[in-house]
Amino acid sequence: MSKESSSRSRKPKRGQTREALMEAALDLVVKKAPFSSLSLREVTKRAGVVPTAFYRHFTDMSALGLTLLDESFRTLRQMMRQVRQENQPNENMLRGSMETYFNYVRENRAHFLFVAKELFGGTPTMRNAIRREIRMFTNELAMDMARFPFLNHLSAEDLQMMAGLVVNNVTALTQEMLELEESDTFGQQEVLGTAEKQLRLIFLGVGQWKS
Amino acid sequence: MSKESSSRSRKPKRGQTREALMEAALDLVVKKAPFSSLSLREVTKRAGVVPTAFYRHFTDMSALGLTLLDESFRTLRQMMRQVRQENQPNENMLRGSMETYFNYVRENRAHFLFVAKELFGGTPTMRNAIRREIRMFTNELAMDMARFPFLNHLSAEDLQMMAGLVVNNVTALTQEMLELEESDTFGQQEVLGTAEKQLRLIFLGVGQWKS
DNA sequence: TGTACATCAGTGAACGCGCGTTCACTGATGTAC
DNA sequence: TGTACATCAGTGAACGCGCGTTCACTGATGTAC
Repeated sequence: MSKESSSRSRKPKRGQTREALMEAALDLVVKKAPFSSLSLREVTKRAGVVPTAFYRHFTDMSALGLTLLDESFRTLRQMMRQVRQENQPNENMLRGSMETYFNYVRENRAHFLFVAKELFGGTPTMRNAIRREIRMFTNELAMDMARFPFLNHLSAEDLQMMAGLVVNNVTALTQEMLELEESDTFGQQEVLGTAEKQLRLIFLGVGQWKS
Repeated sequence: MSKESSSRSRKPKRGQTREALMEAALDLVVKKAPFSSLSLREVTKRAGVVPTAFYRHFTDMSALGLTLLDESFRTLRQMMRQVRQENQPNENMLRGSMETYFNYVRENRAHFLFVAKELFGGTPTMRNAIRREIRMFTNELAMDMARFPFLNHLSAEDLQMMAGLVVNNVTALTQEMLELEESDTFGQQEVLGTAEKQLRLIFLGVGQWKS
């Protein structure tokens, strides 16, 4: 048909390789091992470039890791903001929030797997970065709860404790979800159902607290 | 003083090396990296034997890992049984159980760190073994709860869900505890306090459930 | 109790392999005039 | 629009290193008589 234009053996395309490297790393995390055990050479091999090309984009593997972490949390924060806006405090709030959240987990499986595996297996830098983000979510949830009329008699400390309980539990359920096969929709529905019940139970307790 | 007896350059001592290898691996997990990233050679080096001596005791690193896992859970199960025997269902039960449990975590830091890091970073075999143990704890807790008079109107499914909530949360708090410095007794007390409050909150909810 | 021999646990040399990183290179793209 | 040149992104050879694993060995311990 048309001429070969310009793409032969060399294919620069400006920043395309950088994304290929990130995608390759995520791929390998999903189907193989924690990020910390990936080698620079296997990442470049999967990305289809020579090992030395790596250094044009990242100083070393841990720089790639921190970039992936950044990317993971940037979109997650967006989603959380959306969940909070869309869901007014009514009786369907819990169900709706959990559905949105777990859909997001399913659609971003690779990123969540990456984060889950680094939460314990990563370098101290990585672990601290992740824990900081989780603490941030907890704080925001505590602030949201403080705005509910029926909760504004609770101390800041108690709200923090309650938000922590919710976040701990959702984190654990997320990990459970990630262990399921992508095709196991039944299992996924079950986790979602459990999540909703557990949150309802927590808020039942919250309603009774200190009264 | 006495003669050199028999210990010179060779020091067999029957099964002593095996334990030295296990201890060396735990040591390295505590101060360095997840078990899955340890090399056979660094484990033997730390144990003070030549790399090939390893094969006299384990077929490969993953066999060592499974043995460590076994050891970790064997003592943990003992402790849990003890907690359940010692604590009659009264108002101090939660506090007492949590104190015993977290003391145990502190005294067996290396084993818990090992398990925590493998829960996500390990091989599928390892992860499944850990999840099976956790599920077992959840089942036992659900059975314990079923024996409480004020809870025996709840369905088995609901009890399971509630036990899951407790276990998820204690797991998360354990991981939080493990991130603290061993010397940070203030932080440890804080986690313990949070744990007690969160469990009280959960049981407040449980008391209200479905009534 | 003493001797002969089998078993067992640790040794040390050697292997091929994948690793991270260096270097000088090459060709495509972007920029100045 | 065309040419000259700088910059940039990917290449390929080479390095020294730690890895898992093999092998034949050696000396200590346990067992039979």
